Amino acid sequence: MPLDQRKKQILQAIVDDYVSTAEPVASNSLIQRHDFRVSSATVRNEMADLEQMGYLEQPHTSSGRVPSDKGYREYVDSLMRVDQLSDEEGEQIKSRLSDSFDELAGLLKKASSTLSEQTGFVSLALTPRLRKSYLKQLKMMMIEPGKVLVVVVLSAGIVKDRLVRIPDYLTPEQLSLISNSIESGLSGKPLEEITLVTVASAAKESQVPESLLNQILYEAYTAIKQADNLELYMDGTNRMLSLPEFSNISKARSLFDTLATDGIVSGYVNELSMDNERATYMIRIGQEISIEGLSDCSFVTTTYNVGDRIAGNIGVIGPKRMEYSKVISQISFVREVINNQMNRLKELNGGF
Amino acid sequence: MPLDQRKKQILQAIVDDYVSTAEPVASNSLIQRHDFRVSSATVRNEMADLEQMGYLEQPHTSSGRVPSDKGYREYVDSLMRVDQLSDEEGEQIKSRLSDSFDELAGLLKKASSTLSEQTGFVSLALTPRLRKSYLKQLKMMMIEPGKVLVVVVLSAGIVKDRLVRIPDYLTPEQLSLISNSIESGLSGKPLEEITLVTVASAAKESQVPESLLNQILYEAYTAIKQADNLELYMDGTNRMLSLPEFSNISKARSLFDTLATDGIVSGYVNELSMDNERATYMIRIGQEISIEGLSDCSFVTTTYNVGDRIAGNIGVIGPKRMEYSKVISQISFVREVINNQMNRLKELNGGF
DNA sequence: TTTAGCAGTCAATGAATGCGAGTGCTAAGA
DNA sequence: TCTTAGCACTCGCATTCATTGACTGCTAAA
Repeated sequence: MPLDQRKKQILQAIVDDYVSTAEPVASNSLIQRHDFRVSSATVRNEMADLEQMGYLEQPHTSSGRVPSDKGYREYVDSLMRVDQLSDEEGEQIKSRLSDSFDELAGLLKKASSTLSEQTGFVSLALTPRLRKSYLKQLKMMMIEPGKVLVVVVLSAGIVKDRLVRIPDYLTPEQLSLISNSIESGLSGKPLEEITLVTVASAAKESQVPESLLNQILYEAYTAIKQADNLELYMDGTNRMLSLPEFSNISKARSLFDTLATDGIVSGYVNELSMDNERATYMIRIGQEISIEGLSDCSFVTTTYNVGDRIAGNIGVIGPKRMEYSKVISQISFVREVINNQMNRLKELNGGF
Repeated sequence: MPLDQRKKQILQAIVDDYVSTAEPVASNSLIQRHDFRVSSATVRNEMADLEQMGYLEQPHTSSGRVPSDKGYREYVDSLMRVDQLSDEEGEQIKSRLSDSFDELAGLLKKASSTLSEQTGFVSLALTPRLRKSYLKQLKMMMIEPGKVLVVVVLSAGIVKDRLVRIPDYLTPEQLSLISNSIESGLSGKPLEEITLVTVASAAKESQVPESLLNQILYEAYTAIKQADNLELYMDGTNRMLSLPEFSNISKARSLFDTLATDGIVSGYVNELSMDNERATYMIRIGQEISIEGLSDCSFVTTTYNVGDRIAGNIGVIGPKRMEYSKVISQISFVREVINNQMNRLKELNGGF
């Protein structure tokens, strides 16, 4: 049974009120704040219906109602009004992100901290998935015998490096032979197609004796693969301690443990984004997030783009009780700024 | 007035008991747990004295006593028994730190996480102060026109790099001229003696026109200086949420905010260590740490060494109510392991 | 100097109470 | 059939109060 107009109105009003007060919403306060043309008794009846249908919950008899996950879902899907960011807020974000960043990492860190500051919640920024981007350069620079800096340059203008040890009888000449042949054999190949085998066959061209080669192949391969690691910048976790939702220490502890565990959040957001390639923003509410410790939270994430195939994510983790429309508009704004900066970086790098 | 023998015994017993129970210690429970040959009344008299002398505090009349900062200080300075780490615990630490680390950062991260796991408190590891170590190499590697990777190698075997932008009309040849002359002009110089001026005068030798030079000097200088940045690895902050001391959410928030603020903890520990060069370990208790948000905590830190002049710190931040002797022995043990690993790294790098 | 004994203090606990903010239900009115 | 006034009912919450018990400090005797 679909919700009729009035039920929708009431649900919307309840979510709005609950978001701003954090208190269960009563029928009386509802008709006072919003001018429904009906009495509180009517609203009560509707609320009872909504509860029965699963959109609302009642912490205890004789208390007001609170939206359920399903209620929030209905709200974000079809009830909420889209918020426009005020010029002032827009300017604030823009100016905080107006430095010209030379590096992706710097830009994303700043984007994340800005987002957290603006929303008051936990923010996150994920480096792009680079599987589709290709290897542009591979340099190996001998720091001293046995110690080599492997520098990987990707098409997206991303530079990563890694200090490794190799047998110390390898000469700089041999090293540069090897790295040159790997580079020329693999440059232009998407990262996802590069394997230990392809690296090995490219390296063979160098004519360096195989016994020496083997010692260094794996390091080269690892350095390339490592360039594809997702990195997560998270900010503002402490803010969650101020929310009534987490005034209970053990809830806070479990939230913090979850957020601090490597890979949980980044993995979730990454998957979410891969499963919803077409969506501009993704919202996941409470139990929809099947991660222990985050069941009282909501995710609002979006995708930024570098060129047309490479994409990363930014987003916010907050209490279910958040101003979704505002958060969405804040995130969208930050995304725009990032996209612009990315384009600038792209020009700078002469295309991806 | 110095403490007589019995007062010392009683103070020691009170600290021991309070550390293990987190409850104010009563005269009665004291004589039950320890076999003083006197009655509780006598102990009460002594406790009243100790309170008057500032070693104890009473949360309210008719409650037991709690050690004051001064009490803890007396305890750690002259009362506590030195604890020996059990073989098992020692082995555990050793095995967790037995991987051969190629990099300082990896070693320190692992040391920090081990320390936090063993103690149950917040751990920290600070990279070495490198002001006394000297520049060994400076390489500039052109990734593409306008984009350069500056690699700094220090005598301690530490490699840091930094991606910078330069004017894109600079040729690779000019670049290598510049970096070569900076390197040969400055290598062997302690970091603390390198300034923008010395970099500039070294670079002049390259014969590259000054208008080009200026564009890149600053980047080179910054890269060198940045190699000296203290980095802090902190672990286990969430554990603090389980302590009764921080069951109050706003105390937890203020602690977390302090710990998360860049530079506060690292700056404090660094200064502490510089001011106490001869000390093997340093303990700071409660108000002795003049940092807001840490006044309910204690620091226990020690210094590890790389060669004889270069040193960094590891340590623990926990509640004042901690088993100091145990924590000290845990930290000392970790320090030993680090020192050994450092020596291994030193061999590997052919001396510092 | 020590200690038994006792009076005094205070936090913590739990029962009793009233309050008030809510609801659900009913019956009358539109 | 929908709406609504009215009322009984529920329940959390704050307040009060008395009780308990874990302490102490003090006193006076050993």
